Amino acid sequence: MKLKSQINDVIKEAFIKAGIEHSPLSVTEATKPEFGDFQFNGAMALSKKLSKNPREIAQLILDNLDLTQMLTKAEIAGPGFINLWLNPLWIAAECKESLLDERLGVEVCANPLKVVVDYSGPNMAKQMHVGHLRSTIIGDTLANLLTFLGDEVIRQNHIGDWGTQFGMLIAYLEETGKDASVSLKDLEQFYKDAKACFDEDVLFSDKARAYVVKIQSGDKHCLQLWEKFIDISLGHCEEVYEKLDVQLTRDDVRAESFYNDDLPKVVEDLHNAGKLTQSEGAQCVFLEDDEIPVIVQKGDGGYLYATTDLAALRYRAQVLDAKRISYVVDARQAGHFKQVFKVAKEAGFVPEDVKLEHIAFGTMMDKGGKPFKTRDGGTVKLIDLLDEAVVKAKETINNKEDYSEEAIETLAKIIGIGAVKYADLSINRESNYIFNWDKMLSFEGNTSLYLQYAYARIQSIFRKHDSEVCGDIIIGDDVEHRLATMLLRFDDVLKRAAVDASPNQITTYLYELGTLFMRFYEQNPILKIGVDEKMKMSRLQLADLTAKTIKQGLEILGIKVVDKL
RNA sequence: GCACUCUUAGCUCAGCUGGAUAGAGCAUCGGUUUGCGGUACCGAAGGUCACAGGUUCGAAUCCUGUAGGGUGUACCA
Repeated sequence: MKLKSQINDVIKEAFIKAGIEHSPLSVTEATKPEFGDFQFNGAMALSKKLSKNPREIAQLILDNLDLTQMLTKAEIAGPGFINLWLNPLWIAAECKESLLDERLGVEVCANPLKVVVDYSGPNMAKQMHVGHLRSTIIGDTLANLLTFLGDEVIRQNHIGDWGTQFGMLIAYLEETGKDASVSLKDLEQFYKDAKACFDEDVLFSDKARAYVVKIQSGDKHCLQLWEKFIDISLGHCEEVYEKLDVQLTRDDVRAESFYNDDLPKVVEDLHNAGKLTQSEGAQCVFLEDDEIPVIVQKGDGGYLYATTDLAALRYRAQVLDAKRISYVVDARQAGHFKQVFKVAKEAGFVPEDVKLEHIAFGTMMDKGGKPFKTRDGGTVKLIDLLDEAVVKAKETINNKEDYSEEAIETLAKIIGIGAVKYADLSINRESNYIFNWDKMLSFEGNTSLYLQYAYARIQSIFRKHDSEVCGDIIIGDDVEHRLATMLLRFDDVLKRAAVDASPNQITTYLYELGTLFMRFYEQNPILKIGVDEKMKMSRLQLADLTAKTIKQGLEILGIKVVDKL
């Protein structure tokens, strides 16, 4: 059920009949209800090419337009717009079909791709903080979305498990002589203590540096400690993923260290490809129009994150055989990715036909528009933020006496975590966004709670009406017409959101659907006495399809619904 | 300095490949009598789309410049 492309096909047919040898522009949703359901603006664009008056062209298209099936009416307006009305009978039949379909009429994409989605990527030396939130949930949404649309998605969690700070941590672990699992209970504190030692105690800092060398040279004892450390730290991350209801698992982890053995090879291959230049002691790749080189090997022989990223790119393109590789990473890394992608392609690490993209996102700000910090200026731990969300969500639950303690906890998790995720996903990912508890936990406006409420309201209808629902869907009035058309747009919206990697296109759609349903529900009674049986059945089905669409949409965003709020 | 990016209603944000009178939500004001979940719905008011040029039949959207904010800028990731 690709609504737009089906309408485009009808237009295309008219073009052929009319003998216009250009391919038509895509139709767009009408900007206003008076202008129909969709509009075709291509007549104006053709005016020059055909050297004809746009209205004449529009008339020519209109004369050849099939108005017997999907479309029922078309009008020329203004300078040459063609406004299109969908046939209510056709809409009704399509909705019925969607309702009977498990995928709600969303077709699996025609050319599925193997896609790597790289997201979350926490550093193992510290606990996850709010800075990891956006990557984690935007990435997860993208992965869910592409999976739903039929792509073969490979999630990759490129965790930071290598580098000088680990020498420090392991030295401290050894120094304190504590059991690792106990010492690491509060990773943040552990890191701070180790850092303090490192900064103050010369003996300790020397020891830490010695440990770095030891780990890198494969010292068994040190490696064991390191592994233990990573294991526990990763356990912390998994706790967060669990709370966040994100799909990442250990199988998705490809740590930085995974590429260690390949790093010398990367440098060697760049050298063989004639890309390497030594500059100020470092091995660099100079890109033509970029003054700053990509450094792949330091003067002391060490490798850098660009080297690891190149190794990872090659692995993903050649071993995993991905055709689209998406990095969900902070916008501040834009320059880095632009360069690394270019090097990877020029050096032949990644074939030309592989799409490399940096899914950039903006920074999370506090109410005052400043980067999100604790009162004393520290970073906010992600786990604390999520716990706070659950606490705040409890306050929104009415009639608590109706629920058990456990039920309230479950409900609060669904509401609170959903609110945090939805607030983030509903803004254009590239802009910075202001984090606001009150706004995100409100029932009003474009929030998860509004949609969850709409869903619960519909479920309540079906609790009251638990007998069979059958018969046709009938489009009885303008609101039903608009609601049904909106339901049929689901496929288009998801496909578009997948191409642009923009979750907010989904939230915008769901919110519009939600408000449209609320309006429909206000003015068109369903279970009230006196409603014609056929209309009742039809409206029940529209409500059902709305609920299912909201549920599916939120599921892609990683947000749950409940039958009762 | 250079590069990238942003500036839309009092506030928070939409605005897809340029298309009709720029849309929501919050806040403000005013409505909805027997309510299928009113944590809802309807309506009003509120914008020289930062500014100045340009391209176009048509620009919030594309190009150039100006102002203001943000970010990045060679051996951290």
